[in-house]
Amino acid sequence: MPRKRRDIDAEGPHGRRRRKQDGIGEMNLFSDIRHVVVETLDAMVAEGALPNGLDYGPVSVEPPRDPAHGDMATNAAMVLSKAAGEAPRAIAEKLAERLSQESRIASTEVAGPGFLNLRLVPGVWADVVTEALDAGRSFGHSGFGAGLKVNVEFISANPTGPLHVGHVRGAVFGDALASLLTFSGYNVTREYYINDGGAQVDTLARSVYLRYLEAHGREVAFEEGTYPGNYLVPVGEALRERVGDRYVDQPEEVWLDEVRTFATDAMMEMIREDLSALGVRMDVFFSEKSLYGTGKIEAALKLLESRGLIYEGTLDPPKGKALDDWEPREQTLFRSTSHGDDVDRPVRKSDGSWTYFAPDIAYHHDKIERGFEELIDIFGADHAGYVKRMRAAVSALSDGAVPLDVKLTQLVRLFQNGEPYRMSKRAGNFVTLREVVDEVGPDVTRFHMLTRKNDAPLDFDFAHVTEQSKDNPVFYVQYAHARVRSLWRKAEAAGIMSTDVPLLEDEAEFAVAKKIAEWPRLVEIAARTHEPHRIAFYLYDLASDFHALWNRGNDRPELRFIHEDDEARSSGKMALARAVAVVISAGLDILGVTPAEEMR
RNA sequence: GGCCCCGUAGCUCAGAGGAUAGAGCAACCGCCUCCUAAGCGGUAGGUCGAAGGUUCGACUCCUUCCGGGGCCGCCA
Repeated sequence: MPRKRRDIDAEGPHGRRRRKQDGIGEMNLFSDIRHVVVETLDAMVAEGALPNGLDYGPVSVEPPRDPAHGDMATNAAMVLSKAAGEAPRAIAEKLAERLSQESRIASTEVAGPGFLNLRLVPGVWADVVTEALDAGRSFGHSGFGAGLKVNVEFISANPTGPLHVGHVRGAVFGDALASLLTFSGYNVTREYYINDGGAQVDTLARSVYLRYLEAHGREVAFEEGTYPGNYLVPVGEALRERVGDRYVDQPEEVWLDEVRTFATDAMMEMIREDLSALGVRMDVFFSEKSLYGTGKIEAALKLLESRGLIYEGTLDPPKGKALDDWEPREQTLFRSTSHGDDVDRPVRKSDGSWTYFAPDIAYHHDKIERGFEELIDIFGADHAGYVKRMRAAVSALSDGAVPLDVKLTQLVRLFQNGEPYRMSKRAGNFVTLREVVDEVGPDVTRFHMLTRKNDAPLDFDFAHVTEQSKDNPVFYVQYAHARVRSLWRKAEAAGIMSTDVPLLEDEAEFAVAKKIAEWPRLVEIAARTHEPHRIAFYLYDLASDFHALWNRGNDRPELRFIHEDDEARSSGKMALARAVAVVISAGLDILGVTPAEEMR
């Protein structure tokens, strides 16, 4: 039985994981200083300045909104005030006095309702830059995930045609989230669920059969309920090459099984290629069909039954929609309402066959059986209605031990220069993933898909996303990286040997170093909230700060990074620039975007 | 009817329960014949949809309502 996630959280922000990290060096300056604050609070308790049994969970150390307030602020005095039976500012004063003894803390200030603002000694920021350079792309990597086995299931499109633009967002989101979690110390499996067990793969088989007949020179008509897309033409031809005319003029029962398998394999091959073009690689493709005839569905339902959650019953007709053909029928139901769903859900139809939900339950049961301690499903927003029942199923199957987070990706609206993009007829009435990737490339596609939070709709303008101007965030971030690489090449050409000793001299430079210091914290927040878009937004901010630094050199050459007559100075400035590149590179790596060496 | 998502500057959107709510675009005002690069700098712009509630503290959490979108089935 997987250990309960709640036990971890009950200690406050990852108390157990915190301890695990002690002694291995903490790159996250904020959790580092928080640790100092907590230790100081402990010391105050030991001296009797604070009562025993305080809950440090809500104590935070974070960057203040206004830089004028200092480098970090803690709410410790405010959140402990009630339990300590003392005014927040009084606690803050006492805490401030002790904290100001810390070597890294330059000054403290009690402010507002009881904030304690901290200013760190300047050397801390240079150390951050050095750490980033030493750690390279692993800077910001953490033990936060504590090796937790997590399964990220995404895309899971029906194997009946090419992936379309709607899948792109889910694919990019899922892949980036998986990378983010890996980066944060989780043990991640990327998984694709192949819906190859339902009626739609029969439809696919029949459609391919029609293309097969066509390949034999027959005239065929694509009736309602078949897939007319041209992408099946080569599949029909390949089938002809494989079986010749053996299936021509044969009844369905002769060819259906083989054609279905053949067609599904061909579709999955195409889907893999599409994913590959986008830079997505799955660890596991899980076949729905593999659940049938193996007792897995029965076993999952039996488990639910043993918990009293399966019964025979009749549902009320769905409301708000006129259903002429509705008649109440008895069927086998899962009591999902006892795990947070709104109505109980059928798992077996009145004719005795499974509903689609039954294999979904078995599939998630299988994930739990494989030892995953945390599950993440990524659905398109049109599947929002299934969230509660899946959560109910996982909750019931794991007895509440395995959390399931379902992330929804909203629609993508395509434009060409501000005009709604015209659908291509080539592959049916939708724009394919391949068209998008072929048009703008995987890097641009991926980055842009993450410039919105997953549950906000996203506009994708083919003209705009490839535009090379500062209005385009993809370009803007790439450009910052390219500028550093350019500097680097120039420094090398000038014979300037890089050292890892940063030279920070003014506020703008410190600001960049401070932004770099936030990276590990940002990664942790993004990982915790399952929101990779935060990475993209952060990179944009960092790039912006860097560009500002660079631009100063236009009017004031003495502020440029490289001074050929002063190697030590150049090297010190380059350290900061290189650290920016390290973080951008690490961030883009998580997003699956290649950092540009130069802009062309 | 019910459920889910969304509602933040003119527009597109960020925003771990913290202080005076941010960015980009657009607008307005300057600067730029630089080669460090496909511009740079600045100003203005807000009752965070509304009303209650919880809290020392709410854009954030809860309830209700309004508005926009999506979904609902023995379909997949």
